[in-house]
Amino acid sequence: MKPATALPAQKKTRANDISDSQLRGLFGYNLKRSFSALQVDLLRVLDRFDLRMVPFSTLVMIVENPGLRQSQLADALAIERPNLVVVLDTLERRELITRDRVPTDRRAYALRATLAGHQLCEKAYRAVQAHEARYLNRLSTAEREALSSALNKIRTTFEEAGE
Amino acid sequence: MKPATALPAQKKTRANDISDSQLRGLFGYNLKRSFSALQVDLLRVLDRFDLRMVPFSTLVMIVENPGLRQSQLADALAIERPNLVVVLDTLERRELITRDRVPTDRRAYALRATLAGHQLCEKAYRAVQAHEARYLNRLSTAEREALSSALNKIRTTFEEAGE
DNA sequence: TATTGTTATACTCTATAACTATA
DNA sequence: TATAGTTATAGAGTATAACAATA
Repeated sequence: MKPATALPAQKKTRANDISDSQLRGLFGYNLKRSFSALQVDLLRVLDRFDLRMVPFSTLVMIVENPGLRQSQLADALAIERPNLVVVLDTLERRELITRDRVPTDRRAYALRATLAGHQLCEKAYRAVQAHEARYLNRLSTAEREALSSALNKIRTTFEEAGE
Repeated sequence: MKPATALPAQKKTRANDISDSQLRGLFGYNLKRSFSALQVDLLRVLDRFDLRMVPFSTLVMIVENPGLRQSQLADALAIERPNLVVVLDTLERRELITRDRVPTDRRAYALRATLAGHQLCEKAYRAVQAHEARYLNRLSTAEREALSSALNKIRTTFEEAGE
């Protein structure tokens, strides 16, 4: 179909011809670079609400699961309990969540979002959806589904294999 | 319709019905979780060669681009120059690369891999490919292409937008 | 004056051991 | 003895300012 000799239309990416075809051949490398680039933008969006990725995820999970315990939350978010504590401390100090003792188990706390927490979560979530639309709009429906499916397969390949 | 007596319930890990459909609705969250899970396995693979992700990428790039300068390399890998210095220090101390003065510009160093560097790179790269095959085998050709295309679109959406 | 490589530093994210108070 | 939450800490990864040598 294409003549092999007649395509000088190389992407004039950077100054000297530095090739990274070896690294580009690794999906893991592309995944890292894509996520890093995405994260820069996402962090800027969340910064408007004084949130970072883990506090945002934490708030969303508490709103969706009122009464959740810290250990359940840490497990669901795949973060360590000690790291969650400081996140919850900050969210509680900002009066976005409450920690209530569980009557049936006085070791545990039931996590709930305050009214302010619900409102901030709603606004931040919509902003994140707008951020996502920036690149999702460039993907076809088939591509989105393939991406979603592929990400889930990658995740389960390694997560369920007993880390 | 099973008798409730026989089975001691499911695994304790999925104990109460905690939903994360809100977060799962965000591609960025799935991307992060997938990459994190993949990274755990990848780091274990690289650890056999006493390499981390950045040193591995660095070595691959130097092997593919002999004579590369540090600033070019940092740019290609999207890492900061100061952080690259310590990576190169370690690779040089292990005698995997050399730093030679550029005659035409005595400020710069030309980076080259030693024989040992080439050999380690070759072995590590093959091990990483085997790691990749673990999840790529579960993806159809269409899924791989969609994943690759989608990752590139995500990357260019944010990388070219002037970070 | 600008650029290359460098040093020092700081901030985020993540991981682990060990403690307390309950169960 | 085991579990929920906590404290303290250490290790990576990443980001910026400022410097010396060179262009």
